[in-house]
Amino acid sequence: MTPQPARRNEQSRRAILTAALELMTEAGYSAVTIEAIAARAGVGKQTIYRWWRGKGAVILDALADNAPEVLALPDTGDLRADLRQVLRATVAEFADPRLSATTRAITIETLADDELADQVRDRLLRPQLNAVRTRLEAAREAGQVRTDAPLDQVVELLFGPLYHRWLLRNGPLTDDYADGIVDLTLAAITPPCTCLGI
Amino acid sequence: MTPQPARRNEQSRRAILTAALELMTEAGYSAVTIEAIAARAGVGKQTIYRWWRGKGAVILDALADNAPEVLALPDTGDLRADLRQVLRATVAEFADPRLSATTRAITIETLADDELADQVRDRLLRPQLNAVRTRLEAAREAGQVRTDAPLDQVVELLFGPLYHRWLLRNGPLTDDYADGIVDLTLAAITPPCTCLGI
DNA sequence: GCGTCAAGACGAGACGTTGCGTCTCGCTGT
DNA sequence: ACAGCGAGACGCAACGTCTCGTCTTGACGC
Repeated sequence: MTPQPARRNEQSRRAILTAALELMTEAGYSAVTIEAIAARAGVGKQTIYRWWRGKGAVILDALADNAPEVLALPDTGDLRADLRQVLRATVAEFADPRLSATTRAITIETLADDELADQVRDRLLRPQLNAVRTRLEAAREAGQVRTDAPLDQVVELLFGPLYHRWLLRNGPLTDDYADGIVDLTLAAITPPCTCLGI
Repeated sequence: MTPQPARRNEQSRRAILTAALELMTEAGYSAVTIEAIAARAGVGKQTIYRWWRGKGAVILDALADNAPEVLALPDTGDLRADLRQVLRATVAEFADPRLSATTRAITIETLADDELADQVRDRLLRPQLNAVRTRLEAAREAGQVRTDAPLDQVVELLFGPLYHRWLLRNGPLTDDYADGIVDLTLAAITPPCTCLGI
């Protein structure tokens, strides 16, 4: 009844994930169908349905499998520079049609499937957000960030506007914009002027 | 060839938009299909395809048609209180399964259709964002906001994190969270301490 | 004014296409 | 032998196009 992972064909698994990624970048999200994946991977449809819940789960695995994963941000000591680099990289990802297509695809699946959304959050997004959070904690240790700043919210203050603008096309998504968001965020979390200690 | 709007049947138009909204709130986004809309509205499918490009366009018109539209925020003089009210209202909208379903539906369509995304932005989102921007301008006049703050970015600093958390389910979406975002944003845009003038 | 008439929008639904998810084949590898 | 495998048939649902026959409407002639 339930499949036994021990007998799973690794070649088929990899062929499926590769086919899904290729279809997404070559022909766009609408071309990513179970039947197309199966055909390109040279695989029966049942083999896909045996191991995944549906298209969204395949896409998620395909992305998670090929994610190199930077687990830690660079820490040059200059918080502003480090954050700019991260946000500019995110902007570049949204600007690149190829990378943007994958983000778009997984976002669509996320909106339509709660269970999948949880996995996307835990496996793809949390690691990235946590890396930024860790960098912010280091900055707080260094006295560059006010101690009462809610760092989880600060992280979302950085990424939220980027996602918002990408989603809504509410203006150009440029390096300047990323820098502006970093500047605003830093203004929100730098220790208050003591009016005495200068 | 191209339909003549003068001869358009207003009753059918309204029946279609009403049916689309009802299906969305009663049975969820997956139940909103052209065929279902046509059946409930007592209308031929061709009548829909004659006037709309597809499901997304119908949903957009349905939402825009029934949008009450608050064109201006309250201005109590207390910027923090006014912003909190707006963001809390947005949080409530995301929390309500009924309202959230419509937002979710139009967002999915937006992700898959660039042309539609532009219309959603102009007809549904820009008015709301501009209302907040106008309130911020008034606050700037009153000296409550630093004059060099890029207000468009500030607006996205407010809404971006909310959309981000809703989209990614990256934590609870509560009034407290909305208040926290307002506090952070205000910290970013309040005039700098002059270290002299207190 | 008023009849009439053609253009075109309308409700209804048939049609071919596509993708879904399930199923049933032998075949293969362990 | 037993599962997983490739292949693909199957029924289902929705798509988008099309073709009916009916009804509405605006333009023209009287």
